[in-house]
Amino acid sequence: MDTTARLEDFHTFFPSEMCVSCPTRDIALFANVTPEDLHNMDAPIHSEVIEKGGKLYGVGEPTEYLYTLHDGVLKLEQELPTGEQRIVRLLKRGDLAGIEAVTSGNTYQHDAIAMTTIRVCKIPAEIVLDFSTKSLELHENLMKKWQDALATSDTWLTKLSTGPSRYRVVRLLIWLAETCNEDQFILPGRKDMGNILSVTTETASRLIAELRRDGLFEVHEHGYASANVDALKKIVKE
Amino acid sequence: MDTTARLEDFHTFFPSEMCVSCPTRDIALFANVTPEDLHNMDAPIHSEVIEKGGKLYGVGEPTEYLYTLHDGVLKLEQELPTGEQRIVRLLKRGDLAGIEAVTSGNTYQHDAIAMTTIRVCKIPAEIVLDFSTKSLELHENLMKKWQDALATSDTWLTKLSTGPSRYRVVRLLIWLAETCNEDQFILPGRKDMGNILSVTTETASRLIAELRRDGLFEVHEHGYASANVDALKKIVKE
DNA sequence: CGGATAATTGATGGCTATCAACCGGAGTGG
DNA sequence: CCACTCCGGTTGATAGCCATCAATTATCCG
Repeated sequence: MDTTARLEDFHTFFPSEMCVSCPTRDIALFANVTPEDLHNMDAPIHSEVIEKGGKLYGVGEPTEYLYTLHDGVLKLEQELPTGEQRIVRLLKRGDLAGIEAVTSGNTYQHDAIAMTTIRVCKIPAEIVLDFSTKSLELHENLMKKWQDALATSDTWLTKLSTGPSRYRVVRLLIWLAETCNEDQFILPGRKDMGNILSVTTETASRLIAELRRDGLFEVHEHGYASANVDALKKIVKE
Repeated sequence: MDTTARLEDFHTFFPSEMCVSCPTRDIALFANVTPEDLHNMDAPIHSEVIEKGGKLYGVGEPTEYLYTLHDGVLKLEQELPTGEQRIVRLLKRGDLAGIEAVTSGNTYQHDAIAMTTIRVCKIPAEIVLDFSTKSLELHENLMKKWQDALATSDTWLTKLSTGPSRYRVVRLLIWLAETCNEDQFILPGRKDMGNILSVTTETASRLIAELRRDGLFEVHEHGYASANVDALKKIVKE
């Protein structure tokens, strides 16, 4: 597969046209923003599709856009000087990628890479900068997005980076199942799991295989899986 | 020592009176906020001192206040169902504690405990909520504080929770030295180090002792230490 | 000085990284 | 169509790191 970003223009529009009927809007950045305010945001917004493995943006690039994720899973990762990769967040429908673009004069802090085919809205940072003081709703939504991101980071520090690897894998499965809002969720590859949990791919593989043998979760086609969350919670005493 | 919070009222004032001459203002939440805007915030602000070991706020309490840290070190920690404690952030002069108070209807996500005697300004959340849309400067500062917190979380995930414990300890020392802006920094106790790095107190102690024997850093009185940052960076290849 | 708490050090076992081999599916080219 | 390669997942063997348990020393404070 072509590993460079394959950006495919999907549609270009103005907020007043499409955002009002966007199926993701109720959970996304422009939730509750009044049609009048949307109408006043007269900058073009692109909807884009990126194939699995493609890069949305990279560390150090200037932050010109925010991205609302409509579909798929996006990973944010950083590389250490020692060469290891670490995934610091997984974004799903409604989440905001590149939120650091709303503070002036910045660069992206992560490599944003599609773990599945994703669909995003590419929002010029200046729109959000301008209107976050003009639209009370946008301002509140932005705060919520910051808080969500931070709360998730805290969860990752406490639940996914602490304790024996068995617990970490179990907690990851619980987290994936619960943040997905459906009975099936996307199961990351073993390498990605390792980079989320700070364990090796072999360890992740062994533990996943073991949990599967114990009937605590199932793997389906196309990378989907479903878990017995209650049983998993007993393991980690939640 | 009394482990419950020892809150000692220091001074009560209104933003217009004291904030303009606050020595922490240039790096704190009200940096660049115009005197007029400060004047309009007519809610009382308390300055408080909390002794080492005291609690500023706890998990689950309603978020009525934000705190600007003027002096000392404050840890934010969370407890796992398994009983382990995890420190998810260390706050120093200019940092904002309880930032989650700016989104409505919330509770604190951490226990905030003083690692040294600290001095804070207790700011009613409603002031910030009101004025974050009215004062452009406050709005920008708030975004910056969110971003700082998130960037720190990312650093902790990548540098302090990944790799062998020796690297983690070294990276923690580098981080402490570099975020302190002075030649000496507060060295956390071994137990706290363990809860930052997800290692045991014994492991933290062994590695610290070893680095000290190797002359890579020195411990002074009152919990201060200084490090040979360049030498430490070579160890972790930075 | 005595008591409590923190730091240090030692001995040991278990967990997990590492190295290695093997399997299976997807894609490719003969 | 089949052989081949590549890549991700799985499994095994081993070594080494680190948690655990335990004991000793240091430090702080009344």
